[in-house]
Amino acid sequence: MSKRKTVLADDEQTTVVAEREARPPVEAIRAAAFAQFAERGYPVVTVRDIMKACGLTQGALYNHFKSKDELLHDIIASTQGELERLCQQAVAGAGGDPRAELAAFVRVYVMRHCRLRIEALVANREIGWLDAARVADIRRSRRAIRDIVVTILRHGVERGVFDPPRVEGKHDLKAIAMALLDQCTHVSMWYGPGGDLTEEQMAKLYTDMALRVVGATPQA
Amino acid sequence: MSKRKTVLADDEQTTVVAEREARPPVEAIRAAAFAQFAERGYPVVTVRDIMKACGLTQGALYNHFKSKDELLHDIIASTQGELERLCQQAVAGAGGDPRAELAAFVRVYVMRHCRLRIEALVANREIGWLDAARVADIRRSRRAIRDIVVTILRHGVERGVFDPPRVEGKHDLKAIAMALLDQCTHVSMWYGPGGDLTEEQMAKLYTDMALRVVGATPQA
DNA sequence: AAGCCTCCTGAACGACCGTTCATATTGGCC
DNA sequence: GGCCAATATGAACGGTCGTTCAGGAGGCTT
Repeated sequence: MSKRKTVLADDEQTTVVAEREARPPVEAIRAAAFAQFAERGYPVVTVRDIMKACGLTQGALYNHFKSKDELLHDIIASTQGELERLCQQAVAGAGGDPRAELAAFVRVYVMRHCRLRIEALVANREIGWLDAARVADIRRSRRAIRDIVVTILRHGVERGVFDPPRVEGKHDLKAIAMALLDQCTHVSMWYGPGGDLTEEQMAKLYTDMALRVVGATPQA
Repeated sequence: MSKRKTVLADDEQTTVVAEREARPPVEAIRAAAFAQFAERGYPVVTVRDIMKACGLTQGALYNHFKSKDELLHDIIASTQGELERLCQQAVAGAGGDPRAELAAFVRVYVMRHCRLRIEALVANREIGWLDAARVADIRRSRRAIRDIVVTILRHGVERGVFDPPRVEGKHDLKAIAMALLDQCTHVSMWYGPGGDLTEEQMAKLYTDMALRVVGATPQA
């Protein structure tokens, strides 16, 4: 079995430096593991790979983590938790107008997925390797974020400032929320140094598109 | 290392039957491999797993495929090729109006990603395990599909029937095409038996959203 | 019946896996 | 200096991996 496969496009490898860091080893391990998972995917990255990348040997991992599994969960959970917090905060600071709330949400969400695109990519792609208990934790957080969007949409419809597309005369706000989130999440799959737009411009573009999708009336 | 992890949600396992099929062994192997890759992911599915699932032993694989790698490529390439063909055909049959073309494209694309969601999911998720030459082949096909969308958008703008959002006064049709495709592609990640909408309704909803995003004027 | 071709078996190969553990090394504190 | 706790080492363990290959089974042609 060849080991040299890559999961990112050729021009976007993260750099794996084999240097001994000044920071505490736990963080060096986290960082090295993250970089390797991003490049090659959890199941084919070995404990030996990770530890070599931060200048240690296999055994030392188990002074800091119970298992390779816990290490992955540690990485994903911190990314996901931070994302959920940012989203709540963005909506809370928007002053109650659904149009402003949606705009703030999309802006924060897209900017984060551009800036920390590798983190987002790992969190989305490697989640399946976690054991059942840990994966449930992450999925709860994702549902929470989706429900933030659904709530914004419902308020907007109730107040008459949104008019999203209907199927059979009725709204399916959950499906629309998923569509918006899918769109925004997956900028992390292709946004990068090669592109033409800055993070700000991406956020603006995606906000415009989202407001169009939900049929927002111009803001007062 | 535990092997029992799953990559799909709990209620959507594909069934792995351990029966000897009447069809030729090549196809039985393809089908078994596909089912296992979908459930558990390429790197953790072993050649022994695949062959046991169709009532054979490990060694027999190599009478039909050069390697496990070739087997995966075989599966992904056929899905991807078919998708590209369907997209071209849908656009060609739309009569030249960009609004009809976009609607036909989204409709076909979404319906296929709902109906053959597992196939799409495997093609999207496992592509990274292919070696460089094979992955390039698949990526070419994806770019071709993206370019179909870009072309539709450009025609629509030129004829004045589309008015997509601008950044700094200019269109970035590639980014918009990617956003639309991401949205449509990833219905395969969550659409399923649990949902409220039929494939037809999903296609309609996504078509509406796409036309809104590009700012389509009502059709004559 | 004999030869041949196709396909399958299952042992074997060499490599690598996650994890453990006895042993060594380190750096702070008395 | 001596001591202790924290941390690193690297051999070793029991497995599993993809792949190879000598041999066998079954059917077709001659």
